[in-house]
This record gives sequence, C-alpha cells and structure tokens, in this order.
Amino acid sequence: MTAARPCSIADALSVVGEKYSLLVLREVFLGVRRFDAMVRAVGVPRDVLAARLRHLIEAGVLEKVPYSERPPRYEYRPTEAGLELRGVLQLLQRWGDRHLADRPPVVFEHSCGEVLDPVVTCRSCERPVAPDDVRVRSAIPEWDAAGARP
Amino acid sequence: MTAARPCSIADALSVVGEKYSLLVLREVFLGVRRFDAMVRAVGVPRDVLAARLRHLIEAGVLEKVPYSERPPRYEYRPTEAGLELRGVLQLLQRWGDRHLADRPPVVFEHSCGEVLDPVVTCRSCERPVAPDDVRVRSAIPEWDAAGARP
DNA sequence: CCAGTGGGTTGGAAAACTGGACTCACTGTA
DNA sequence: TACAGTGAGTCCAGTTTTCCAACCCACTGG
Repeated sequence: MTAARPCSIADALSVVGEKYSLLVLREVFLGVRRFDAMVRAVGVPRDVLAARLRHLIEAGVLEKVPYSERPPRYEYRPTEAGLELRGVLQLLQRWGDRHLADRPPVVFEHSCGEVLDPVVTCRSCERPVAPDDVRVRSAIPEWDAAGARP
Repeated sequence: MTAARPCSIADALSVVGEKYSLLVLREVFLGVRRFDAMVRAVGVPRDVLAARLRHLIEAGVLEKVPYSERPPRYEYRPTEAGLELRGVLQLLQRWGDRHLADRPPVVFEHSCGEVLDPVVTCRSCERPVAPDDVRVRSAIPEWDAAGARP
C-alpha cells in the first residue's frame, strides 16, 4: 500500500474489516460468545476465528472473560467500544435486506415496541442525514477530491 | 465455509466486505470517481481495483458512466443502492475517530450547518438506538443464540 | 474407561494480495 | 513529426492469507 489517504474509515477497517470480523461481532451481539458456537454460526475456520478474536481483543473491541476455572473456559464480550459498532451492523443489515435478500430477514424490535428500521441522523439537528446532505469541511488539503497526491 | 447462519449482514459483506471495497466507496462519495485517482487515494493495486469495481458494478452499487468517447474514458458513480451505504461509512468514521485516530479527522458538515455527528435512530420513535435497545423478534428458530445447528 | 466438548494449534494446498512492468489509445507540446 | 504524458487497464512472479482437516489437551458425564 503506497501512501493512501489518511482516514479513520481505513483505520476502523483495519480493526473490523478483515474477513469474518464483523460476523463475529454480529454473533457477539446476538449473544453467541463462545468459540465453538461462533465457529458453527459464522462458518469460519477455527484458526481464522482464533486470529480474529485475538485481533479484536487487542484492538479493544472484545474482551475475554473466564466463565469456568477448571477447565479454563472463556467467553468473548463486547467492550464499550465494541458496542458502538452495533449501528454499523444494523445499517449493513438494513442495506442487505433492502437490496439483496430474497429470504425473510431477521427482524429486530426496538425498545419502543416497533420493528427496528435504523436511520442515521445528525446529532445536532436530529434530522435524518440524506446521502448528499454532507460537505467536507476540513479536509487535509493535499488530499482533496481531485485525488492528487503531494 | 460450512453452512453459516443465513443473514443479510453476511450478504451485504459479500458485496462490500472485500478488502478496499468500502474505501473505494469512500472515494466515490468524496467525488473521486476515476480509476487512476482511486489508485492513488486508496493505495490499492490496479488489478485489485479493477476487480473491485467490476464486482461493485455487478452488485448494483456503482455504475460505469462514459465521460469521453475518444479516447473511451469512464467514471464510477454510486447508484441509489450505493448511496444508501453512506451511513455505514459515516458510522465507521465516527467510530475510528473516537477510538483509534490520533490525527485530526476529516470533518463533515451536515446541511443544517453543524459538524456531522451521525447517530443511528429508530425510524418509528425517532429516538437514538442504544446498543442494547434491541431484541430479536423473528429469528430463524434453529439459529437461536445458542449457536446450535440443525 | 470411553465418548464428548471446549478451545485451541499445526501443516499443506488453494486463493488472494502485492508491486511493478507493460499495453493501448489517445492528447498536448515543440 | 516526434515525444512525453495520461487514463484505464492487464499481466506476472512472489509473498501472504485463507482454507480445511486433522490433531492435541484438559476436563466432564455416564
């Protein structure tokens, strides 16, 4: 990779962008927190899962909590930072449901009692953010849209 | 992959979960829509970019639009479906800014005039969706949280 | 004692990624 | 006319990752 645009999206993806990482997180949010159960639910090779869990723990997204001393057994729980990724999964799911699925989606219910239909809104004005409702304010000058490199 | 949980998140990731795909989308949203500019901004190998663009077009996320006849030149634009992925990137960026970045983030401005701080809300009640504000309503029975497989 | 479970590690083949060189079709400059 | 440059790729050899099955260890329950 030769000097790409510096960007927190890229940084975030270096944590959760590897294959299976977000699916592991999905399982954690669904309550599946043990190694073997994850292997089955995600369909991930065991060695890859072990690597992903290590990486996610190291990045502070999950934590490994013992639930049995003898034999030593652990479960994987989301940290505060991990929980904040839930919105990403909710949006991905909505997108998949709308544009790809040909199958009854898994439906989530919000605490308000209705089926959850997640929308991104602006914290300030509390209105939905439409796709073209945003402008770049403080970009790094050399990395403007022209794609020119310093 | 041996029979994983059926899920639109996984489906969505099979479209945008490959390495670089979301970064290509980031560029498209920033207005970088041509091959060479993407190579520079994303830092992706040229053949990989070519493959990703093909895949994203095929999946209906981008479209290839000619902007010059002679010589033939194309640019890549988001479709309606593609635009709907913008929220995912906004949340990933927010997450990266909060948890990883040690660098001044690229700031976006919402059309309301304030700096964009994206929050996921429930379309019905219009209130923010907290990490544990949701319950599964209609899961596929065999794929409950226990992770047992049929 | 024996099968089963949870949580891994190991090894080799297959697939994906990497960086660079190369092509082709033009354009703009001298 | 020649020549450098650009845009959009393709091709290739070498390196990493992934994949998958098999194996290991510690323990439990019958």
